[in-house]
Amino acid sequence: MHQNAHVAVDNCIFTVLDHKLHVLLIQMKKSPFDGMWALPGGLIADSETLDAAAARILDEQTGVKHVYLEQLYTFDEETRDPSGRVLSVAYFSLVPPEGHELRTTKKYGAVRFWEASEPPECLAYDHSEILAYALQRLQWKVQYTNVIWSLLPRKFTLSQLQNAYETVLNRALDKRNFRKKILSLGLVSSSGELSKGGRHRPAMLYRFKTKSPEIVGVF
Amino acid sequence: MHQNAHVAVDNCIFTVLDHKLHVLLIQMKKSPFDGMWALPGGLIADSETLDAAAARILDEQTGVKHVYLEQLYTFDEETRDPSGRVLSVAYFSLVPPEGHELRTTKKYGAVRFWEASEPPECLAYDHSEILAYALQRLQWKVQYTNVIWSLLPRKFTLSQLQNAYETVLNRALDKRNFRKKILSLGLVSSSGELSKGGRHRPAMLYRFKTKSPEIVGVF
DNA sequence: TTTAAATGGTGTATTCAATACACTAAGTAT
DNA sequence: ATACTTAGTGTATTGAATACACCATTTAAA
Repeated sequence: MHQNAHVAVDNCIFTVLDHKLHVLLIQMKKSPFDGMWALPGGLIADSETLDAAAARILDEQTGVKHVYLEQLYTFDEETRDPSGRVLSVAYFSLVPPEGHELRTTKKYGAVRFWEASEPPECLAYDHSEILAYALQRLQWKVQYTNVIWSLLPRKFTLSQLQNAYETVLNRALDKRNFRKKILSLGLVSSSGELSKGGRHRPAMLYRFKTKSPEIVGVF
Repeated sequence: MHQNAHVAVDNCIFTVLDHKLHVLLIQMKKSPFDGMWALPGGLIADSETLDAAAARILDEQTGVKHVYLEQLYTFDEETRDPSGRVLSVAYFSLVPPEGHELRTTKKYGAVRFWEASEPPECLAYDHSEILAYALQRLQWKVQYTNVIWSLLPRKFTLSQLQNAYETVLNRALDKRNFRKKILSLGLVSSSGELSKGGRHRPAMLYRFKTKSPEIVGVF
């Protein structure tokens, strides 16, 4: 009775690349999962909150930092870790596709974004299950809150925003209705600047008015 | 590094009594919380899943059993438990107001439902915070899913159903619009029986067609 | 310099859902 | 019989979601 348990955190980090949803994975080296891919995660340290552990471990293992991590669910399948009983507190986050210097440590073989719809067949531990859960939550969050902002750079075009929504929701949206809706919600404001560099007409750049989490029915 | 942590579960059990939302609390006996009220909860046992621990502890401490417990959030404030570092995995559930035999053990002073809007000023541990979080989730769940069924007996009148919604959402609903909406959602079906015992016209008794969790925009 | 290719940007008509609102019906208790 | 209590019903209005097609502005290539 009342034995201590080990506690780990595991991070599901999503982004949108090339009109497809991606998730950040690292490749394991040590047995029994050598060669397999996994969510970035690890054991918490003494006197470290779960939130802090998630941020520290994410940075250590992938180089991704300064992201808004949200607690997702605590997984405790007896058999989820072959080394004994380890609870996993899962976190998830959305990040912009640019602006990270992905790197990992000697303990891991590689780090990269994988298409979320076609991840490696079998992830280490119970990470396939955690990922499936996170994908559900993500869809929900995007529909009912303003989290989408965290997938985009600070200034973005309405087309980029629509692309982010379409990718996460996995369906096409009507351009005129989309713009009407987004503008009427009042979450974004025009920055006055135009995009440049594309071989096409420049687009107005917008900003999010607020980046704090809010409940708003979007789609 | 990598110290073990103690893991507890705490249950937020809600019901609707007398047109008011209530939460189930137990009274502590032992120091430093003697006399204070708390959510039913305790440490998990060896080789026991979190879900199983939540159900076992709820039954042991309150006599409430056979309820659908849903994991809510994992709390880990360093200072939440004066006896050391204890993670708390919070669960929540909705139960019908009737059909329980509330009882507790020698370890606790009493068990009863408290009005959720006026609980004891200060609950043991960080339970006030957990309760506040659970109330938010409850409001959300009721609006976007069909969980409301778990607040009601197997057969119920549309007025009872409306009362449950009004109580949890804390606002009045129009009777005709309510009935139109509920019937058009197709979640309930008439049982053919009429209520009896009231000193007024009997009402049709309805049943939920399904009691499995579903996402449906309700209000 | 003309043309093709790419994305940016705009308005209206229709459909459906949400809301506001008041009376009659059928029991029970006196 | 009558008063009391809750059950049960329909319509008109408003606002939101949807469906739908063309011209504008830039870059690159001929």
